[in-house]
Amino acid sequence: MRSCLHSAPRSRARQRPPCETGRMDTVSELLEARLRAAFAQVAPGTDPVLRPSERADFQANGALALARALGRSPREVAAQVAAVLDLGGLATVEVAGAGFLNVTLTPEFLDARLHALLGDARLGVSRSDPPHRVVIDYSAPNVAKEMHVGHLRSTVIGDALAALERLGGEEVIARNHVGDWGTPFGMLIEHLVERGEDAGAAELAIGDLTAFYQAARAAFDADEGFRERSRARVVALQAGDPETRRLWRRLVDQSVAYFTEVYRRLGVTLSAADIRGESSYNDDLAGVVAELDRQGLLADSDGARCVFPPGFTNREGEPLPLIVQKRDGGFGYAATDLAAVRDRVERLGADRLLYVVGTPQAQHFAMVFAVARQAGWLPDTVRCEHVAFGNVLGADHKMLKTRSGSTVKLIDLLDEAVERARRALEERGAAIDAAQRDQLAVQIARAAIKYADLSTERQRDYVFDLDRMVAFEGDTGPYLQYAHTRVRSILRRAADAGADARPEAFVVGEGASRTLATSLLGWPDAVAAARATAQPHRLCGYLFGLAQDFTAFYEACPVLSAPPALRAERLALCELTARTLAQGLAVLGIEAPERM
RNA sequence: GCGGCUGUAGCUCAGCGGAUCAGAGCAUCGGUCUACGGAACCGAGGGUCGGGGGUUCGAAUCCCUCCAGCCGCACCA
Repeated sequence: MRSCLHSAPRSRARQRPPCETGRMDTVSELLEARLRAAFAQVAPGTDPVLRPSERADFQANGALALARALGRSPREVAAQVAAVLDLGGLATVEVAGAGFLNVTLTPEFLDARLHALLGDARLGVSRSDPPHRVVIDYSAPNVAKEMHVGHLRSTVIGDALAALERLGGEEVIARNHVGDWGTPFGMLIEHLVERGEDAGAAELAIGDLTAFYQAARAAFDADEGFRERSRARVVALQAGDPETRRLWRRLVDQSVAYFTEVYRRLGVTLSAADIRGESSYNDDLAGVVAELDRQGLLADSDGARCVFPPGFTNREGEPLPLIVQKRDGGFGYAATDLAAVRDRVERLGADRLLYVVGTPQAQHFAMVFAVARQAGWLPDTVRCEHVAFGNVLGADHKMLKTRSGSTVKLIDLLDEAVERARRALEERGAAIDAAQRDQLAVQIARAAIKYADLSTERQRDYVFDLDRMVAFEGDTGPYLQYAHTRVRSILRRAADAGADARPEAFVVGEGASRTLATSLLGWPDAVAAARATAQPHRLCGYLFGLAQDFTAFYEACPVLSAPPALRAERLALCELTARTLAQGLAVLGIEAPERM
């Protein structure tokens, strides 16, 4: 992930590689602080409402709202703010329109900032100091069940958020809350025994999980004897019977091996070490219930032990329970989730918890969080968020299914994308050998699938369309990869020619160069926005815009044929573009190949 | 019934604390071009922002209401 950051060509020995600088405020942070101070002189506490602008680099709209509060004309207020505003040479300002402050960065500031970015491996993205400990719960497949499109979003979004937080200097702990416990395991273990242990395990190893699970289910539904044995197995499993536990462990291990393979193919950082299945909280469940009881939060309802957090009601308008212990004495998943909260806060010392789980579970998590707060397991100092996401839909706008109506295997989706990418590469007749082409096809396929998933606002459902995702044109992952290779191509040629890529000063003037330059300055702001809202699509939007700004620059500003001074400046802009694209794609979990 | 999410151009989607917000990509049509990688670029047409009401000088954005779709609502996770 990080290798591409350091591959910028350096034509002279005196040029140092970029190093990690300390704190660097983003451009909008710098401007906002100055504007806030000026607004405060008119009315303390006023939000400058700083936004990107099409008429300038930024605009501050704060005077409009303030004018109404003061009963004065917006232009007058804006003028007053402008009069006391000290931008310290960062930018110039002018009052425009109804009372907007149009902010234009000065050439001197652009020059200084671009030089700073060139020398900063982090491209201006600041590092949290001291770091927070962020626990991100994502992926969460089920043992002995296929990973399907439903797991795609959690896995891809979670992995991107993990990378994003790490980029921001946070200490990230990934937690894969695998479904490895519960009543279905009686049935699954019995089926494993019936199939013959080795044969059954082999079936799981090759990834035919659906067949295994469905066969177990069929036997359970059809055979009373099997049902009885399955129930007995559940009891034996929970009681810790060694042979039953051994069989269970075998199921789990086979599945984990399979998940690991899927993650590898997807190019996801999650590993077996991140797995904390539901079973890993078994020993804490009784304590969760006992503590809730001790605090007087527990109520008995139809034999189940529940907490009724305030503000939740069922369809009859009655208080809605969070069931922590079932009537039969078994623990519900709420108990597991509560135990996990305690583990993450008390043992791991988390400052922030993220749950990347589908939006249907919104109420469940709202209740779990509420109860955890009530019980004191989730102090106010710990942020806790359900990072919800919508469904993956088929072309018919219904939940994505295969033609036969079954769920779509994640691995089949990936295979299909790889095949399409390979065909596309063959059609282009790219001058690469078969092995390179296969590797590229995998990289392009990952880019296509991940970018399509990450580039829409995550709460929405999105329509899965491989043709559009794998396309090289438009707002797609492969397009961004392509844009990156074009920049890299220029940089390679420049390096071969020994061209200087360090301008004395940037004099970007107006037009495509300046647009690209200001776009490059905006990367840290894009990162900050994505982090604040846990919305990777903001990164996608930024990167696509940057790629477009680069192609406009590419058309308008010849690089290699420019006179040396100008060429150095343009090469530097190319270098920053390449590094920003590579860093951005890396956060999204997308590789940025050198050629394609 | 209660709650949540969603509704923006033919299609897929952005639009972040109200103005300088009617946008992008694809598709369609029309251009550019002996090319630092054409897998490109430029331009055009195309939308009463689901309907209605309210607040405001001003609403895709805030409030109310209605409609449509999806989802959740007691021992599966």
